[in-house]
Amino acid sequence: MAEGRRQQPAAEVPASVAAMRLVNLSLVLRQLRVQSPMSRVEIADATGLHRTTVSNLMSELLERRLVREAGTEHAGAIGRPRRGVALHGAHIGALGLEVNVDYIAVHGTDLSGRALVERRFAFDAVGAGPDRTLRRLGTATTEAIEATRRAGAAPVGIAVAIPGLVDVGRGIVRLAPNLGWHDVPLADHLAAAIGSPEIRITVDNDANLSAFAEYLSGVAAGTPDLIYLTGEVGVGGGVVVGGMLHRGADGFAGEVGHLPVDPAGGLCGCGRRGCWETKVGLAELVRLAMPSQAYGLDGAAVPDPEERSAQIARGLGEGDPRMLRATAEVGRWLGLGGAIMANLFNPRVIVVGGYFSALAEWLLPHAQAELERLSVASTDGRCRFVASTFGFGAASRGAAMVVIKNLIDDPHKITTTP
Amino acid sequence: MAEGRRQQPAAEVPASVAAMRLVNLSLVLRQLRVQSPMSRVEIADATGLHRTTVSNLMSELLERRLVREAGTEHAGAIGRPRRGVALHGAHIGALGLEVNVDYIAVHGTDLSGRALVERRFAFDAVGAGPDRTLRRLGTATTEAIEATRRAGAAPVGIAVAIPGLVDVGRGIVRLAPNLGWHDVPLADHLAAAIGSPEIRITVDNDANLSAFAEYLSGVAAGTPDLIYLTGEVGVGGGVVVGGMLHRGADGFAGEVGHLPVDPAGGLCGCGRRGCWETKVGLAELVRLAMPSQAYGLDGAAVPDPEERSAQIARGLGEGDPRMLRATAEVGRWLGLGGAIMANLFNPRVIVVGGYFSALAEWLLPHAQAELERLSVASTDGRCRFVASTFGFGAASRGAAMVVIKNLIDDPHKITTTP
DNA sequence: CCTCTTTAGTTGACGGCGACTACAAAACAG
DNA sequence: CTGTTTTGTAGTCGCCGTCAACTAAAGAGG
Repeated sequence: MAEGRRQQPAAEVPASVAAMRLVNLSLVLRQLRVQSPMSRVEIADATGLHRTTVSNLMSELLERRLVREAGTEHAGAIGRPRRGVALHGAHIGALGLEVNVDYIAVHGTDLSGRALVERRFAFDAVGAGPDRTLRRLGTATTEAIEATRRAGAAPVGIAVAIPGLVDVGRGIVRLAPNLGWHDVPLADHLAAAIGSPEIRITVDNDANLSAFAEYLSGVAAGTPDLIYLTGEVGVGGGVVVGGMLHRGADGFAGEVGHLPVDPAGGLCGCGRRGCWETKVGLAELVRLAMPSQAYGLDGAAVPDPEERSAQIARGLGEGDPRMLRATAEVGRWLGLGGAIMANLFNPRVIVVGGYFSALAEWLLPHAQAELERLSVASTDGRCRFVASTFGFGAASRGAAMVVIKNLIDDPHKITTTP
Repeated sequence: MAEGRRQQPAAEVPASVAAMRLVNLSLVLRQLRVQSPMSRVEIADATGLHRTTVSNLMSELLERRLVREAGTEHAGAIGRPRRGVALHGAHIGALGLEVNVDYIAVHGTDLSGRALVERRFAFDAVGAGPDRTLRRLGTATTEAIEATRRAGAAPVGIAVAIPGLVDVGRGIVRLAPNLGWHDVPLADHLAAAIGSPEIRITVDNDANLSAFAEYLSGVAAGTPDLIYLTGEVGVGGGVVVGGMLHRGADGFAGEVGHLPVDPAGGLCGCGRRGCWETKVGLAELVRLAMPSQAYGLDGAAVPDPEERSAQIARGLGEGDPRMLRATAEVGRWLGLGGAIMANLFNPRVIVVGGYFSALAEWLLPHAQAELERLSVASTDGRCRFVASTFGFGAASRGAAMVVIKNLIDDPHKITTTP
């Protein structure tokens, strides 16, 4: 009678026998990403495929080493014991990079998500400028590729997280105010630097990639409708809708930093008034929480977000009343912005990262209260604020995950059979 | 190298041979909805299917009367002339209903979108209450079913548009403040009233359905990322993302009426402060545009939106300065709300309906200017405000279209072969 | 008028895929 | 040791899209 909301997405691509095979291979791999190890019968039950089909697919996946036998695990029940299989792909590498204001982060994994490389370089991207930053990124990437290869995995994809507007299709950073970048063809530069044309390079917004990381394996794992908010130097947002990243018509969706939330508010660095960033940015919290001499009189940007938020957390732990008032104020504005997003997107959770998660204990209660007061649907608290457990640097992790996700969604791309 | 943004949606459903057939049938039907008539070869080129496959599929579609031969059209070129086929399905009916504050609208079509029934009853839904309204809706639906059958089409689906929060999965109206409804199981009631269990009943938000109508055949036809805003008694929003309706985790997405846009603003009927509705609702425009005695001192709701906006349009046409100031003010707030949505969703267009479209000439220039001032991405005016051409009553039309869309997306559901 | 060329659409053989049935494998219960 | 139960695998079948060959229907050119 009534229609369910989970509509089969109408493909714009013709279905062929080969595509059918790919869809089912992908289905099995995705199931194994959710749960490993599983037996063939369990996979058949979970996916709706026939037992024989799973067996058939599995033999191909085993041969291509995307999956490995994971021992006979006897469930104590009667009957033949089930032989588990698990996601493997130890010979396939994925690299996630993040360029941010004062660091470059690298996260490399194999297909199963096992970490192979993990690094973080302090780097003043603003002072260095785009060219030197790109060169540094190039050497960092080359080193990471080498390290991944030494670990036995051939990198097949790289994703780069950037705090700004990205033309994902062309791999161009359109505008990254905090980096001072404008129309930087990052994908092309990086491709030239590493000189391995078989490695696919993706560029995306850092909050988008973090959002996807939360969806795939964070605190909100499996929640198909979620929003991720990052509080670093700027405030960014990533939106996952129905299990897919929502990028919008130009890939600029989720630009929460300059949402106009207070027409009577103060001036923002962008020239507008009452941007959300002026209410919930770390600079504003510091301004509210600390005596003016404590944060430097030179008017420079907030130095290191991670250190700064740790400093504030210490003060809050000691019960500093000024800091408590400040976090309450910022928390309320966080909730107001969250309410706008909840009314528009109706997500199940809003995951906060960066400094928001570092101070979650003090910010989120106020934010949650304000969210519930101002959102239409949350009569029974359907949408919750949750702190990310990935902390700073979720973006590079998310970037690597997105590479793997792209491979698993289209196993045809996995051509490396060394 | 760089990834395109159009990612193949990873199906959660196994692909079988039968499903493959359905996907391709649907693909052909959707192509014919975009353009009719077309020859088989043209369809093959447009869809990427092989000529022989199209031929094969077409013979099934012709046999099931979902498609008809549309004459030999000779393009003047050399070679055998192409035989056009067009979407048909004249024996398949779809009904779209809309229940609003002061009317019930009915729109019935066949599969090709040809209008078979079109009616609009004045009806005071608020005064009548849910029970009497449901009875009236039941008789109106039964009459529409009869009329559709007389026109030679068997109705296979009904969609009902409601100005409020709808549990689409269960067909329950959770909350419709302007109707005074709360937890009304509309689908069940309607199913009982019409007594035809083979007719599928869907209930959805009016703005959602209008948004889809705009996507399928309105001013923004084919634009996969758009937002629809309706200015009736309340202000509603519908969001189309990547060609799919975005409903959110609970189906409550796009609730724009009570977006908090001005913390220092006036009291809203919902008890909160500075809701967007208090800035761009018709009531606010009337308050700003007309001397107080002109709109009744009894404090009752604005009588008929359509008539009221026509009245204001006359005054604006005569150059009434007070009205011009009022529309400029409301237009700016419309633009501010649009900027919030543009920053979050990054749509290509924002289609405005209801009274917004009736006064578009005066509202939209101010709204567009404010949108561009406040949105991050629109450095070169990527997102535009556009007035709907469907006017009041787009929702019932959109409802019928959604029924057809569901059939075309899953031709398996079309079982009527009388 | 006839033949050649060009394009549209159909027919029949072919290969690939998932589904189904039957069967082998590997455990436990008694 | 035998029956039972569950797991996993061959073999067969039916369906689908693809491909090559073919027919259909027009104009071009002599």
